[in-house]
Amino acid sequence: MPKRVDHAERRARIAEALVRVAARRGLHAVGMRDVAAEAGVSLRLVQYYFETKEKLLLFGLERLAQGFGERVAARVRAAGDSPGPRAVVEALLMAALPTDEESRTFHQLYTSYAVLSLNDPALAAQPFIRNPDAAEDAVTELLRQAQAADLLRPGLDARREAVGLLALSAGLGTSILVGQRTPQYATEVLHSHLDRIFRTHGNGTPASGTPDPVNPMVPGMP
Amino acid sequence: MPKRVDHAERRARIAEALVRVAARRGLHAVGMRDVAAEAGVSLRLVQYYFETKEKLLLFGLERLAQGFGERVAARVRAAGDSPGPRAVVEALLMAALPTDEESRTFHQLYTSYAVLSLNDPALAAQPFIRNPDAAEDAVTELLRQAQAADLLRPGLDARREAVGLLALSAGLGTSILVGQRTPQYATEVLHSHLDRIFRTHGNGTPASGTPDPVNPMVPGMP
DNA sequence: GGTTTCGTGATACGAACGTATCACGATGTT
DNA sequence: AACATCGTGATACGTTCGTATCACGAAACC
Repeated sequence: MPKRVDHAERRARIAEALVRVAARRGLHAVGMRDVAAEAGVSLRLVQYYFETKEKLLLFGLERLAQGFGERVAARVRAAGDSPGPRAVVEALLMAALPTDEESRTFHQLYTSYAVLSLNDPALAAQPFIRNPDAAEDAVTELLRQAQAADLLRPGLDARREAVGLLALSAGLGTSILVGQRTPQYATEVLHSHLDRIFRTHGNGTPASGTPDPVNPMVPGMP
Repeated sequence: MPKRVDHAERRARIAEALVRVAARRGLHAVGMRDVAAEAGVSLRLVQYYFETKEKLLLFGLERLAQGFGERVAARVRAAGDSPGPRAVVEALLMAALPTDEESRTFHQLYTSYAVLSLNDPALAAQPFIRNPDAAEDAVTELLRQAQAADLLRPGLDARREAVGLLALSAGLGTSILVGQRTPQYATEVLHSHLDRIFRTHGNGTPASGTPDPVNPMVPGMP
């Protein structure tokens, strides 16, 4: 029965189970046994492929971040063959909003990890830091390109605008997550902010004041 | 020894201990025994005044939110006798940034509670929802007043701008918390956004491009 | 073909947690 | 003065958790 087995694939399978159960019951509530059951393997196996719980969690975080990066890249790619800077920035920021179940899970778990990292040196040392900085640099660079092409309102500080955009996107993402905002309304807010940064070519966002019905996607929230 | 004792005062004392130990080790890591030790009482007493851990946590959350509300109110009051809408909005948003140890603790724990509430119906039912909505309404109303006094750039949707401001502030707060941003830089970003909403009377925020050295306030973060 | 290594299950262990129980002294009431 | 109630300590209970141990069958290697 015990053939030679692909370790990387096993680890991936188990990490996926971790993410699923964490999304369902909260990261704080997942135990080794839960992950094992979700993955359909024995507790021993989880111990075997990840010696300790901490290593499992770190691997899960890596996977999560990697999946997110891929999703962002796909969205940017879908923005067209040679999209303008605004289209790319927009795709990037929109990909950061928890609009579907997958990105919802990402947001929830990423926030959980971030909170844990505040009191856990091992997590704080993780590339939690690098990724946001990379996003900031990318958006800054895009805004600089837009500036060079005279696509921006004059007098803007590219880096400051990039930081603002990312913070806005993160804040909107959180508010969607907790059911305070609908993805649609958050998108409107984001677009209207972009309209204030980029020169308008007459195609401003429709000013329709869509009301903000409570998010129907979040289960327990009125 | 056992005189008649003020229950409310005891509960407050214990809740403060909860907040302290939660800030130090993370909300997920606090146990009844930790709270008891921090408060300098026996485990039994914590059980006595709060029958269950859940009730203790809920009470701690209430206290936290209340303290935050008071701090915001104090900041707004400190904005002057009859401040303009912008000053009030600014005080409100600035109070929401984790600039000192106390507001840092608030942000950290509030975020922890928010994450927990995603998978815990008892927490989700808590006034987590009311408070942000109240803030949104307040800022919206202030912006409307500003509009009426012709203090805003024309063509803005007050509610949409309010939502954007609050999301921006929340996002900046989180980035300060994780050590990605300094309070100073976050403040700059916030001001520069306000400058784009309010009519400028010539006293725009100084355009000094202060660099963004890594946050020295966060211990474990480079 | 014998031996070593790998993959896997069953089970045990010690710690920590939330909660419950028992006892008892002090206080307030009548 | 007798009694009921309140505040408090010590300690126990049952669960759950992460981790460790033991055993064993199948493959890989020489």
